[in-house]
Amino acid sequence: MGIALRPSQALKLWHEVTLDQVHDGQQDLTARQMAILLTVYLEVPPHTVRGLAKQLGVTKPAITRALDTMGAMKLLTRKRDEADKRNVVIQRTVEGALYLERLGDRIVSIAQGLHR
Amino acid sequence: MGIALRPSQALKLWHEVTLDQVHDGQQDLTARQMAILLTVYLEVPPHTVRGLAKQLGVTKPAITRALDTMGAMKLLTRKRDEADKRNVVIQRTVEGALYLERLGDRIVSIAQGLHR
DNA sequence: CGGTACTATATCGGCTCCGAAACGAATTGA
DNA sequence: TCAATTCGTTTCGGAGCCGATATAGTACCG
Repeated sequence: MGIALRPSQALKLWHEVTLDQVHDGQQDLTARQMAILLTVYLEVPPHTVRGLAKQLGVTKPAITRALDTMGAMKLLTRKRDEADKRNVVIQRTVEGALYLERLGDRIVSIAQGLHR
Repeated sequence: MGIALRPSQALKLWHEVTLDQVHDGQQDLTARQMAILLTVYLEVPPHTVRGLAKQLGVTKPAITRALDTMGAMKLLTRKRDEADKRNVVIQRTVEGALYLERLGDRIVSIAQGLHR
């Protein structure tokens, strides 16, 4: 089980994807922001500020600020939890799903091109 | 030919590696810095500020500053080109090689753990 | 009711990065 | 020889993210 990958291939994959990201030049996400985005889209809901802060091992204000930034990019949205109004639930958006879909396809495409 | 990888696996791989990087908490590199570092270590020398700027599609000051930062981390060094003293050649270091070796191993390990 | 605990957010300096422009040093070429 | 070009760096003002701390709103509990 698992994807067979040698270190040199792993680094080459990482290199090309990163290069692609930089070369595009547009707005790129911080490692933290990317971690948050992927967590929201890949792990089971609901997601809260507190939960994300704990999982990433950073402070809650850091999460709030990252949500501000990515919210402005429409990569995700916030909604107050009606059951417990102290909580905020982070939700997915169409734009965010598209963003990650493109990222996934790009990684797959680059992995496909790795030969030896 | 090529590494077989589905989009969901690619995103999961990206997610876990990014999460690992964030969770470590130490200083993480910018996408640009990572792109520079990987280019220097994976592509054939010599590497110059001008060449890196062109390849990444960013300005030369951006390269200079990234080299300052990663130089302070001892991930690479600069040396004046004796043949043409206007040029600066970017060179690899033991620390940089170790850093990337660890990164490669981590990616391999995570890819290994991807099952379905 | 009143206090305590918990949520997320706002605020505060500090740090790093950014692009554009200006700069000094080295090389080239007429 | 000396003006023009090339190279990397420095400077400048601006923008973003950081952690620590303080704040406002909500829930719980005696």
